Amino acid sequence: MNFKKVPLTAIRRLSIYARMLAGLEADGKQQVSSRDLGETASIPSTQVRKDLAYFGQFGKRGSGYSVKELGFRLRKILGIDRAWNVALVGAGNLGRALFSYPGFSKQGFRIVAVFDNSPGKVNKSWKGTRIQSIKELSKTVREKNISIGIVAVPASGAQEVADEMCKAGIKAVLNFAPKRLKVPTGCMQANVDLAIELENFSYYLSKLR
Amino acid sequence: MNFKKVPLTAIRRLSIYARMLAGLEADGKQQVSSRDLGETASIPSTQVRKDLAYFGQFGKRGSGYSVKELGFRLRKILGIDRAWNVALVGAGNLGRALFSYPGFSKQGFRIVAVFDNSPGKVNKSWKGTRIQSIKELSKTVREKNISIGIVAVPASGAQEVADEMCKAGIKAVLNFAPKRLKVPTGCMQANVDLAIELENFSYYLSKLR
DNA sequence: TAGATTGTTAATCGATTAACAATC
DNA sequence: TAGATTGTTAATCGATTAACAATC
Repeated sequence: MNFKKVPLTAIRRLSIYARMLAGLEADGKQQVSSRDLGETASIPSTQVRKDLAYFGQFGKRGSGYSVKELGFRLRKILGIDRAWNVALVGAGNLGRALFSYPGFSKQGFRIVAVFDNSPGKVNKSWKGTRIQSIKELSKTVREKNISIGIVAVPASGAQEVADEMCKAGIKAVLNFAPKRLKVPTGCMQANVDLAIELENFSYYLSKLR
Repeated sequence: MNFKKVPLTAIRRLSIYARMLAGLEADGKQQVSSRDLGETASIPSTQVRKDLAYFGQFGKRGSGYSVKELGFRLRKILGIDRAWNVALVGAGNLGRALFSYPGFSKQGFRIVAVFDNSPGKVNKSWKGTRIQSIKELSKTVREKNISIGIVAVPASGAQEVADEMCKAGIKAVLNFAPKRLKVPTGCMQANVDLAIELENFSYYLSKLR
């Protein structure tokens, strides 16, 4: 399959193109060239064409790409032509922020279940979504056809939560705890490690002087 | 300088090693090998040694690295041997979560100022930190010696905030808005784009069937 | 010493960029 | 047609991994 051969970085750029195309479509633009697409993100046109070439031929020589058509195809490739159900574990400050984050629902990622362990939080509701005990995770994942999990608990509990998720059949885990998780092969994980981002900065800032 | 030649990915791994060393030190471990260091994060020992080699020779052939010594040196290299002052712009849900995020202060990143534009928020206080109008950004950055900025506002206002930050002398911008920012050369930016992470997932999930 | 592990050079791998024929 | 822009092959670049002499 071509699956394994597409670099992850290319997929990330595809997301950028898709977002840009949505904007162009809203502006009523009909055609766009690989040069235009790359320009605002400082991506060479040749990189844009290469990224697209992993998935097919979408353009017309001489005139570029149809904004509408390419947007449609990219959304399809990225799987954002449909909705995905998401489970959020951790109803603290971060969980709350993620729950209300407008960027998720806009792309069809729906947080349909929220979990926490603290007795003070369980059975409270956020905008009509009841906070459930983690014990209910497995059942709910099946019932609500959830395929993505977000870990927004402290580092100490993160691995346990991830284990539960994978056992319940979740195939992709977005982790905010500052700790790399072990997940079974076939389960995908992405880590948003805020401390590492800031440490990158402090490295750079230290070098400045 | 060796500055330009060190890959960014190597710096990120350095953060991982530093974190691991802190754990080992807490456990009372004295020595550690490159193999041990890489193991839990699935990084080959040869990669670990290569990463360290960008900055010097820290080990003893035959016995490995002193946990204490290497930890100290890495913290120094990463610039986390001292505190950094941070400005947070955007006092919404996300801003609130970042403000309370324990991982920041633990590493010496101190959010010493919070800004927002909404009249309903300005002059309110979070744990003793007054929310200021963005108009005060420049002045406060100078007064409080702030070198890092966090953008936690919606996409529509993000560029404007980043401009203000860079003009005020901030040299590193962590951006949570789903939008790549333009910053002057010499200013560093990192983007935490949650939508792109999830779109990666949906790509992967779509391919699974 | 013998065993272990470093630091570094060389080989490999993969991704980015350049070049250009194809063609709208 | 002439100008523009694609899709793709080849060249370049940079990072990862393997190998191994140095040495504790």
